[in-house]
Amino acid sequence: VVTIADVAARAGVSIATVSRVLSPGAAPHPVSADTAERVRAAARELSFVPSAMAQGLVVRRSGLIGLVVPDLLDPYYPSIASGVEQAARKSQHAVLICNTLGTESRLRDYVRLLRARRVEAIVVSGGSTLRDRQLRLLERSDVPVVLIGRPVEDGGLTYVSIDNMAAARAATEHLIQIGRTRIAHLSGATTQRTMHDRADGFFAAVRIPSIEGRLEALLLETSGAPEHGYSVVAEQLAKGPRADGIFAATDRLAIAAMAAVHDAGLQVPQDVAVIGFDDIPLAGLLRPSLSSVAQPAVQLGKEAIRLALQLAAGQRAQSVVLPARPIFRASTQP
Amino acid sequence: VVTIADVAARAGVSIATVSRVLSPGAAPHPVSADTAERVRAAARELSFVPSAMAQGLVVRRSGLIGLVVPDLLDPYYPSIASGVEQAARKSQHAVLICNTLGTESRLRDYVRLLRARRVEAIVVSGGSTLRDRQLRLLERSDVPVVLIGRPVEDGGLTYVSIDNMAAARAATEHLIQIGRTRIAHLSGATTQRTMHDRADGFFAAVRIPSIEGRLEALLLETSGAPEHGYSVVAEQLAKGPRADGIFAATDRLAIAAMAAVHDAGLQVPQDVAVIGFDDIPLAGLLRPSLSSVAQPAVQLGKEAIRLALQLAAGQRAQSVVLPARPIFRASTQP
DNA sequence: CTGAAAGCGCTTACAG
DNA sequence: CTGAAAGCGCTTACAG
Repeated sequence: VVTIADVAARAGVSIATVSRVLSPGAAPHPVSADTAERVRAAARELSFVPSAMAQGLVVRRSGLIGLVVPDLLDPYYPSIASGVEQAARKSQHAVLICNTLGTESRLRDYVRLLRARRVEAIVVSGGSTLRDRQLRLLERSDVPVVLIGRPVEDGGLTYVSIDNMAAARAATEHLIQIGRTRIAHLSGATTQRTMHDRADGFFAAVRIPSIEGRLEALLLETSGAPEHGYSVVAEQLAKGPRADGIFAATDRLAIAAMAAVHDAGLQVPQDVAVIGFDDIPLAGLLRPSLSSVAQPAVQLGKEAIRLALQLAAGQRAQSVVLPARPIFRASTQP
Repeated sequence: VVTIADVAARAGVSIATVSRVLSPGAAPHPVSADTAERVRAAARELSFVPSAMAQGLVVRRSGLIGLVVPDLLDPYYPSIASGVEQAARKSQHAVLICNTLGTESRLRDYVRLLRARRVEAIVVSGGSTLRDRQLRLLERSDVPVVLIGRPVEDGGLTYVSIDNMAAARAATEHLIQIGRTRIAHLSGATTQRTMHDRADGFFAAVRIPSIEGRLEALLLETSGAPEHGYSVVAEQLAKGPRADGIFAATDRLAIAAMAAVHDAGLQVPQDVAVIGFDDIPLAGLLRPSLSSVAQPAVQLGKEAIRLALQLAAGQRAQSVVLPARPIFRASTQP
């Protein structure tokens, strides 16, 4: 491939001058207008692009950010990834994608890879799924880490998260408002703080004194897998007294719940109203269309990158909690 | 951060020896057992990981692969990305993710970025959505390119694809087999070869002589956007004679079609059977569960990486066409 | 405004 | 088996 020396030769200048024209860092060095033009012409003719590896080596910044996700196939993570990618691109960073499938060994391998690449920061989506050992793995990496989603024990790690409890509470209150009196929360694994917080929000909503006694609340805990959600809901509906409203901790669980309701010969929302969480892109297309809590995925990504770059610059960074907004659709129509 | 010199000092050897122990390339250099052990111990104690940038610079291989996708929010692409990531990891490559949102300017920026990073190859998912200018942009990049999905004019570019025509034909034949006689194809933008091939497969199926005359076929063309699919289907159902079977070119369109059927007061599959394409992870969870053509996403990713590395090694690579398998669920139950 | 030179952190002939 | 040295492709004080 073509190097800076080729461009320099063609333009009849030194490589230093080429560098100054083509990569004027923070404090640009003066170069005469026509020299600059000659250099640019030569670069264009040779279709030269400076090597990011060589640049990174000398300026000691890789321009790279690692993005760790537990599972690309879960429709929630691509939304986050999309936000992170957008924000990273704006700050001139490239994103290395790391799919851990939730396993510690892959996380370990990827942390090593990201360290080797000298990434400026690691953004970990699905932060709340991390267990202690995994968090320590990240902390020990000596690379700035920003979590998206707050873990149970954040141990000082910076995170960006939504207010899961408030959002879950709002979703549940909506079920109450439309007159549901036997409300179930179909939770994910409550070992994850995200799921735990959503469950907390659920309980906060159902414990409003003014309605106490007229309301029954039940917790249906699952692993988070839709198949599990399906069977748990099917069982609840079979043995009665039936729930008439379900707040599911994720849209995948909500869709599983709708399937179980359907298969029990019941209807959403007439017999059982359902509201989910995440507002995946397909939510509005389902029938009945699925009410859900929308996460500001792009905003989360932006904030994560902002904090990551602060940390990378050696500054302190303050964790951020963003609001989430419930969207009401047909699945909770009164 | 810690460098090879730190490790060398600690182990009491030269940096050459450290390199030989820690990064034994293809032809490992002999090192005495206890020297090697001392080096490894020092590296462990200092938690040293060699800089991929420095290594890449001297060996002239970045170990990087660029993955270009048009839209992470479309549930089809994360499946592909997942396959590519898996395969890349196995071959010791890291993946840079590039979300173009279908725009040429972002594609251009990303091609430049990937060239600067000296990626060994670029894998372009959604290859069939590319227009001529975009293809030439990729060709001119001078970096090996493998497309996932075949463009209209492949101009010699290597691609991996499924046999869209055969798969579409099988899906359509299934509708015929279950007794549907007014069958519509809800297509995406047929300027994309993928969509064009699926439409061809549809027509091939409905033109079987033995059933000709007893079968009506209609093409409902859309932009590929679910909203558009919804309105096109709604219109078809409203003005009659109604289709009783729909083969949608993507699952998103199929879901939109199911919504339109539902909103017209009709039922899937009794009034209108629906089969989609892609078999997104949620297909089986819908009610009715959605029949669909499953793509071997992981396999596609693997093949793409295999071909990409062949090209990167200066060898020729043969484009690959893999079979796709229809999965029949409740939405086409007889 | 321009260039020569040092140096970023590694690998790998070359010599011993 | 080990090390000194050149060199990968850049940036940036330093000198002019």
